[in-house]
Amino acid sequence: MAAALELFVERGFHSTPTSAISKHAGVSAGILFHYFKTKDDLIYTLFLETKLEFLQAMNVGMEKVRSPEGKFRLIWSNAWNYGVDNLVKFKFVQQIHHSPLIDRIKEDPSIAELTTAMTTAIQTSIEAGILKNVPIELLMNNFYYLIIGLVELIGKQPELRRDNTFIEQAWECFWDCHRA
Amino acid sequence: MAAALELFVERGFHSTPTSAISKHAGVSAGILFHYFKTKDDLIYTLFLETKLEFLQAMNVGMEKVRSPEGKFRLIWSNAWNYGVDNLVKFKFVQQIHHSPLIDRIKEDPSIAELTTAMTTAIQTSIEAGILKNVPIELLMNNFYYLIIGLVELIGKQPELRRDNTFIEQAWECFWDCHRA
DNA sequence: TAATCTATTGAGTGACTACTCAATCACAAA
DNA sequence: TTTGTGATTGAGTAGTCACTCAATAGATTA
Repeated sequence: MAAALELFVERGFHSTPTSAISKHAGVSAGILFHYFKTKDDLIYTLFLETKLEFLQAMNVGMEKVRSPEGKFRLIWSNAWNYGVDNLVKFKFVQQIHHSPLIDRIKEDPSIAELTTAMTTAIQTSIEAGILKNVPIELLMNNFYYLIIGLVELIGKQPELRRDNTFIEQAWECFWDCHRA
Repeated sequence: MAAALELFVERGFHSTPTSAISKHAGVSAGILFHYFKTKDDLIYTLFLETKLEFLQAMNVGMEKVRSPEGKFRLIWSNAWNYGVDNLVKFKFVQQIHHSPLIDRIKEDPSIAELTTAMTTAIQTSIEAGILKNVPIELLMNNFYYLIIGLVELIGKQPELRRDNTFIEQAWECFWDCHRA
């Protein structure tokens, strides 16, 4: 799966033959179909696993933070840090996400569980007057896309990561977009 | 090219055989290669054309607006309106954008010309104290990704488009993210 | 040891695909 | 009418790919 991930990001999953995957992994061509019914099945599994890992990473350390703004900031930094640390996985998820494959993936229960947890957290922050009182889909959307954008920007210019003023400015933009 | 666009968005460009394109366009299989050297060439041309159209659409009516906030709001609404009106084209650009094909496309001169025009416009707004004094890449990035996100949200829930309060709220988030 | 199961191999196959090319067609200039 | 030029056709080709399967290796249990 690690071999597949690398090749998918480098060449795209449609231009990556299963033969290339097995060769890159140092195994035979046939064994791939012992573990995955089809190539699509491999892609699907890889996507789900990666996306779950990503969503879980966003919640690390949440119990240590009290203030809503603090929680919000932690999710924000967890998210982009994980993305930057795992650029290959991140790019893979994005690639799948913008391909016509996803439709059937969206409703997966394990994904749904994690996203609804976040939805309710945001909902309560709105009601507490901490976040803008706007439709939750809008807030979640801004939330999501600003982080995606930040990861892609830092991915292209890695030196920004060590630039504390830059990070603070990015946070300020993000927070201003959401706060009440 | 219209036929190709539709199929690419529906099935992805790697899963769309050239034979399907010509059939859908009601022409023979061979003629496609009379106008385009390869299938990649067709994709590339389609992408460039669409992206240029998109960038141009963002600047429509700019001469009629005076205030910087007004200009900003116009670009914003031009952008998402064009995206929503041309969802197929928009999805296609996004699909290409997140595939490993783009690298060679980025530096195309006609694209570069339009983006630098926008970069300087934003730069002057920063210096005039209208926009946040943060690195321009960050501002442009937020700009770009918030619009992408809005188009995808309205694309999924078209009824939002007629919802004036929703549009105002979206603008408020967008503006708060950028304003000084 | 024998028997049973799973893991692994890699040559082989049928289906599909990007692209070619010789032939025809449409049309306009001489 | 003749000649020339580009548009169009579609059957054909060489190559690629996902997937199969019979055979082997290895591990586990009785």
